[in-house]
Amino acid sequence: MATQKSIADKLGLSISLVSRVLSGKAKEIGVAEETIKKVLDEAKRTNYTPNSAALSLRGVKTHTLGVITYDFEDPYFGIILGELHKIAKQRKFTLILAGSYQRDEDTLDLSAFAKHNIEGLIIVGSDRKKDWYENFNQKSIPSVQIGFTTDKIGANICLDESLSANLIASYLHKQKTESATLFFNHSLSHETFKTQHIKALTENGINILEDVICDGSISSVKSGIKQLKQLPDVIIAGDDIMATKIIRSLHELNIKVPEDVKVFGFDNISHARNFIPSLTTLNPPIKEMIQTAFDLVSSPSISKETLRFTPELISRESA
Amino acid sequence: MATQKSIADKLGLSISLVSRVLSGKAKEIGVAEETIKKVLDEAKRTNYTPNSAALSLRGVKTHTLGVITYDFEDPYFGIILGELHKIAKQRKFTLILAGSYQRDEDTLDLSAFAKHNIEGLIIVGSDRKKDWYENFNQKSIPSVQIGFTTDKIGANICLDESLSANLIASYLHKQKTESATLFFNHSLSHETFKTQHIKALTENGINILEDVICDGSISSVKSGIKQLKQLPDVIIAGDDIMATKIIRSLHELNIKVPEDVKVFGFDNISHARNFIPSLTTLNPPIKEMIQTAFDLVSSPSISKETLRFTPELISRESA
DNA sequence: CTGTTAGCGCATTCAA
DNA sequence: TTGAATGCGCTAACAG
Repeated sequence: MATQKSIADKLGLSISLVSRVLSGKAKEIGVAEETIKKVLDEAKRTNYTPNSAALSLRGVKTHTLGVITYDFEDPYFGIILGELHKIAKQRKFTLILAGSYQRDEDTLDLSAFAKHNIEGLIIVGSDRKKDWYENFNQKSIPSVQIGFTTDKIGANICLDESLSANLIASYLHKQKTESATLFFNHSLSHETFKTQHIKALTENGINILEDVICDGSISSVKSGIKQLKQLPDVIIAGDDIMATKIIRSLHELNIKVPEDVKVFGFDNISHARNFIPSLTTLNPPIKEMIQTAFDLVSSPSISKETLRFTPELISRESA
Repeated sequence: MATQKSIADKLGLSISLVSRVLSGKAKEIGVAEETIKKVLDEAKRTNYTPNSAALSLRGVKTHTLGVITYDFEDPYFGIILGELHKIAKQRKFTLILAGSYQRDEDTLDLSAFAKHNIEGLIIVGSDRKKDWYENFNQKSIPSVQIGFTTDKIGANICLDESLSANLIASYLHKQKTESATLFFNHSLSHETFKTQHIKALTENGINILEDVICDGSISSVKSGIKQLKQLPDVIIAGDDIMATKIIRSLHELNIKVPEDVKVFGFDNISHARNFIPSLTTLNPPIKEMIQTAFDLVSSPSISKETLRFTPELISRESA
C-alpha cells in the first residue's frame, strides 16, 4: 500500500511536505508548484489512499454515519437504505449498520460506534423510550430519527399525523362514508395515527363503530374481522400490510372490497398498486424525508427540531 | 473517553500492563491476580472501549465486513440484512454498506473498503460480470456472493436451479398441466432459471407455448399478457413480484386465476400468502443460506466453492 | 511480574 | 519553501 512515507522516500522529500500537498494545504502554506506536481503524480501513480485509521486516530473527521433500525422487515427499509446510500455516496460518507434494537432485546450494541468513530446516527423507524439513550448520550453525536418517537434524542423526521388523518377523513366524507372501524396494532406509529384518525373522523361526522387492536399476524387479523359486531362502511388500517391482510381475511369470509366494505391503507408500499383490489392509501414523500434527514445529521450544527412532511392521498380501488 | 493511558495513570501502572490485561493476555504472560482485577474494575467503571482506529493502525483485525448489493428494492434485501446483522452482532462483527453497483453505473465505490479496513465482502443479489473486479482483487479480501453470478470472485451461495425447476415441473405434471408460458426478465437469475425450466418442463411432457421477456413494470407485463396468442394451462413467472403483476393484469382482463390459468411464482415473499389468490411458489431457505454465507466469509480459509440450496414448494391457490 | 521503547500513518507545530 | 519532531491509542519486542 502506498503511504505518504513511501511517496516521500521515492521523491526524496519529507513526509510532512507530502502530507501538506496531499491534504490540499500546499498552496496555502506555500509549496513550490513543481513539488506539488511531483507529489500528486506519484500519489496517483501508486494509487495512494489515505489510511483512515491514522486519520481518525488524529481526530480527523471520518465521514461515517451509523444506521440503526427497529425492524429490518419494514417494507420501506430497503428503499430508505438505498436512498441513504445514494446520498452518502455522493457526499463521500460511509454508512455503518451500527446496530438494531429488536423488539425482544431492548439493547443496542454500541461497540460499532466506538469502533468506527461514527459522526452521526440515523434511526430508521418509530419507537418509544430508548433505554440505550443514556450510554449513547455521553458522546454527543448528532442524530436524526425517521419516524415517530416518544423520546427524542435529536432531530426528528416524520409525517404530519394530523394532516394525514384529515386527508383521509375528508376523502371518506366526500364519499358519504358514515361509519368506520379501526384496525391498528400497538406500535407507536399506529397509536399516533389512531388518535388523530379518531379526531378527524369524528370531526367529519363519521361514526367509529369499533376500534380493533391486533398484532400483524394474518390469524389475528382474521379473528378480528370475524368478531366484528357490525360491518362498517370503511375499515381503516394502520398500514398497507395490515390492509392487505384485512382484505385477504374479508375475501376468505366472502365479503367483497370495496362493494361491501371499503379498506383504507397507509404507506403506499410498492405492492399496493398490484393488489386485488388495488389499495387506496397515503403516499409519504420518502425521498424528500431521507434527503432532509441526511442534511440534518451531516450538518455541523444540528437542531433538535421535528420536521413534519405531508403525504399524498392515492385513490385506487379499495376505498 | 477512557483510554489505556487514563487507566494506567489512575492506577499508577504502565500502559503496556494495562494493555495486556485488557487484551486478555494477562494470564498467559503472568500478571498478578490483584493487578488484573484492579485494571478490569477501573476499565469497567470508566466504560473503556478500545479505540479501533488505533487497533487497525496496528494491523489488528477489525472484524468488519462490507455488504454490497445490486438492488436495494429487492424484497428480500431487508430480511437478508437483518439476518446478517443478527449473526454479525453475535460474533462481534460490524457491517458496512460498502457500496452498490447500480444498474446504470457500473462502478463500485471502494473507498469504504480502504477507509475501514474491511476484512470480507458479502455481495447480495445476482449479477453478471463485475467491472470492479480488477480493483477489488488487488487486495485479496475473502468474499461471498448470495445469488447467481457469471463472474465468481469468491464463494457463492445460491439455489439449486435444476432441482428447483424439476420441483415445479413435476408438481405441474401431477396436476395434468399440459401447456405453459414463461414470463421472465433479463436478469441473470431469471435467465438461469428459465433455461432449467425449459428443460424440466419438456422432460415432464409440458408444452411451452410462449416465452415472454419483459421488464418488471406492470405495463410491460400487461402488454405481454395481452399479446398472448393462446392462454396456457400455467404461466410460470420469474419471481413472485412478477407473478403478482401477471395475476393483476389477468384480473384487469377478466381472466380468472387459477380457474382459467394457473400462475406459479418464485421466492415466497412475505406477501405471497396474503395475495388474492395466494401464490403457489418456491420458498428458499434464506436463513440457512445467510448463515452459511457468513460462516464462509468470516472463516480464515475461504474456499471458492459454490453451495447450492434446495427450496421448498409451497402449494397455495394460484397453481 | 512489570516497565520502557518503538512504530503503525498521518497532520501539525516549531525550527530552519 | 522545506524538514524534524511530536503525539493520537494501541501492541509487542525487549529489558529489567
